[in-house]
Amino acid sequence: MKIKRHAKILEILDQHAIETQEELAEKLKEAGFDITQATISRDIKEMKLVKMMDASGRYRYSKYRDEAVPVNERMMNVFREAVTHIDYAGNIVVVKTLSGMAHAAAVTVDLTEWSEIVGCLAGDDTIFILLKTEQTAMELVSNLKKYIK
Amino acid sequence: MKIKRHAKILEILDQHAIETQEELAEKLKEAGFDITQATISRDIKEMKLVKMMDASGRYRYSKYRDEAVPVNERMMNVFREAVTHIDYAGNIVVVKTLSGMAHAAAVTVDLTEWSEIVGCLAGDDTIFILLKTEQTAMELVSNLKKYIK
DNA sequence: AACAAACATGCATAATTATACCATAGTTGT
DNA sequence: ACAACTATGGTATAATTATGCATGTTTGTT
Repeated sequence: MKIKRHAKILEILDQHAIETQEELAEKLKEAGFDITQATISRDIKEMKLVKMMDASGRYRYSKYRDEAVPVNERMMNVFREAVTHIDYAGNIVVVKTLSGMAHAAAVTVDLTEWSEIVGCLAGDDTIFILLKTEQTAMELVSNLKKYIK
Repeated sequence: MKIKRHAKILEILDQHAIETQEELAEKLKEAGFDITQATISRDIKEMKLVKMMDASGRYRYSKYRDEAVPVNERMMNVFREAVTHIDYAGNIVVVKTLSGMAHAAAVTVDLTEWSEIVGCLAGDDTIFILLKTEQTAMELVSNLKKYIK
């Protein structure tokens, strides 16, 4: 049910200016989902939705507009095969790979054209990716994690 | 002081994982800005900052990554000269211009390459811009308002 | 099927955030 | 200089959101 509810939430946010979680709960109830504000709070966290001021000066929940890292088929394959762990510290993202695979994985990272990536260095089983800010490092981790395991 | 504080806030958000407004208030105090959580709340609204789950599963304040509408010199000029009012209803943005100027302004909108813009129709002093969703209509209004008056 | 483990969600409430109201300081026009 | 605005921001508190705990539900395993 959670999946369907999440889909419905996106639909509702696109169609109505939702200012509070209670309001969203209302709409969901109208749509036949019987849930409480607590669940909405968890959904919002999980779905990475955000509350921000809109053009009319009021608050509004909306999708976070994610600047996705452009990935290609090769990168997806290499990551699925070779990457074991991804994390970051400050503005550096650290990618751990199976032994000897770091170089191959790093090449695919180099090939992306994400302007926030300053540079990328591979050892035997570790890659350091230098980003412009911690904020973007966090986003890169979030993006890359989709492709591992 | 507000301007400087806002700049400092952006700097802090890039350097630290800030989970609450109180935490941000702390950092600002360390930096010599003597303010309270209430002010932060107002700043966050005004600056359109958002709280969302980060890669580690915790909350974090960050900039909203805005997909800016690509504007050119001509558009900025036309808007400054001719556009009097911008608003939206549902997924349609309505731009009011001085009499007879709508066409000129609409042409510059047509020339932007924002994929969310479905189409654009001009009368004598009014333009209708059709967007894909209300959400993007809201964002377009927010973006265009920077260029009028 | 029986059970364990993982997941989902309500309830109550703690934690956090937004804002009404007020005071003060800065600006503007006369 | 002075009144009238406007902008800023604190205080107190209302409003909203997050979450610990308990319970029910689903999933996977033997």
